[in-house]
Amino acid sequence: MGKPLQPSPALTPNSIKSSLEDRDGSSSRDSSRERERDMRSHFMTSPQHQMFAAQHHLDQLKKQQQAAAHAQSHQQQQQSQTPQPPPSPHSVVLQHQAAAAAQAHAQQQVNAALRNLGQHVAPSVYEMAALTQDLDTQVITTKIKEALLANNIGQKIFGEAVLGLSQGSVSELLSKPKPWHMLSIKGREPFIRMQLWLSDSHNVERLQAIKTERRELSKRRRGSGAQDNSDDTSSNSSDFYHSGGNRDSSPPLSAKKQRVLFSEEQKEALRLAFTLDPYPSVNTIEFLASELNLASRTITNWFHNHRMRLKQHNPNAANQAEVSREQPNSGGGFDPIQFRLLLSQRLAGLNNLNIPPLLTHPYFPGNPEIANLIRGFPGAAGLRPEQMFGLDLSVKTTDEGSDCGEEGMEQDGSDQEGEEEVEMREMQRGEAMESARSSRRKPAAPQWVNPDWQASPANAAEPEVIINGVCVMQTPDDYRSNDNETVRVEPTPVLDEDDIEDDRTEGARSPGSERASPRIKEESMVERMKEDDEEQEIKREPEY
DNA sequence: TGGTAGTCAATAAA
DNA sequence: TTTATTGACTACCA
Repeated sequence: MGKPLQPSPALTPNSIKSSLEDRDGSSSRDSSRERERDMRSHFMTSPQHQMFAAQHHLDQLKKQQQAAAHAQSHQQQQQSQTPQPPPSPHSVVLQHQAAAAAQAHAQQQVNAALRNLGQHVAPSVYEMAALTQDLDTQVITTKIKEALLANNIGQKIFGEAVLGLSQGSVSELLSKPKPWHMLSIKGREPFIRMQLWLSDSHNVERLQAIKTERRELSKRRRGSGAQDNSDDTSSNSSDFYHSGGNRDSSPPLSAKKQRVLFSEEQKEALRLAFTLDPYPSVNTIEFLASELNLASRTITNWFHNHRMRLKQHNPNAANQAEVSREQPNSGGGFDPIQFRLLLSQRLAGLNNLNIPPLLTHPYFPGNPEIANLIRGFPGAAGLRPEQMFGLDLSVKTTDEGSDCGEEGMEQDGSDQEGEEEVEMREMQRGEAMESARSSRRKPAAPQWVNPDWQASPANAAEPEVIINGVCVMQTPDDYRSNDNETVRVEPTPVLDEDDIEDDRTEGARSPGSERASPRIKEESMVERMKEDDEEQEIKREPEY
């Protein structure tokens, strides 16, 4: 068009970077980029993509023309406004040099723009990710896994060479691919790269070559007595498909804080806290941090990660977290006292304390929801208030008794099913805000947090059995076989006179309806605990 | 400030 | 040795 073209505004930093790298004239880079471009073209053969690309190309051309015209007029305007100093012999030379430099720069711009135009015919991965309306991530990852397995290629080498990602990220992408519509453009890029790789007829050969190269390099290093890192991501030649793959800008390893290893008790506490409030306030985070002897930042990270991973596993459950966020009191919010009590039950369960079940907790005579919740934990009964407070959760168990505890909770015959399956079903019912792998125990809180969840049509279709006050999803066969052994126990709170009086004044309430948010006054509760402890007045319900 | 999304990398498990 | 898990982190957004 005879005018210097401005770089496309739609270009990503990566594509700009690739243009700059092209200018360096690196032959290996050029050849690999050509290969990638070929694959992109191949990928873009579908009518849908071609249509998008053509439209996009037209748009970009228009924008570039406008930008070029604007830049030229702006330059002329500046020249006319700038006062020109009288020329000197020296300045004339400088002017010539500047003119030559400007001309070279302009030529470079043209070249870059032409290259950019070429890239619009075969768009960047970013653009492809942005323009592709739908892609079956499950199918892609299945194909990738098959290809890697068949050719004995590891996730590590595939991730580094093809996707520009670490092994852990590749593992997550391949084993738990998110649906396309749930991915951001950035998140879609790896799948585009996978698709490109699949459409490359020499994909496996190239990776095998990289593998061989790495192996030889490793041997050489070992032979020379150098430390074998075996993690030679610095080998640029390995970075076949990933133009933006160098991570020079990443912070040094020392900058990353060493990860904390949570004890089972700490995990249990965090899970419990999450069921009570998936979006804890700053106060709650600080409370948990001091309670668990962890940094606030660590608590925050855990909640972030847990929300994200729960969402990844089961969007429905994550939606319920959102609901409880919008209605903080519907799920009971976070009450430190309640948390401590419930946690003591859970820990008792973890430690497999063989204490007879108490079906109505004496410390919560006026609170059927909490009493109901506590029933879920066999170790609840018999614990004195002093046993429930001051828990040292920072101490990790040495006998791995927690695992035994978790196993011990699994008495409902659900071993016959896959653990994962059972848990996914739990979460689908919306009764669990727990992570898919974290707990085999039925999370108790959602039973009363939001009774509507149980009443949903999807849930109503599923048979359920009450064990220790905890709803346990079972198959119809399980249900039949256990029917005779299981007694459904309805919550029957023990009311003292005050409570009865309160109930009279407030009117009758159905459990778990308006009273879905029990807020317990600490002082009165402790007093009540003492009284009840002294009186040892335990009202027992039918045992089973 | 605090949320999400994506990722790294240490560690555990297979 | 490879793969899965998960705490920590960055980037970006409202």
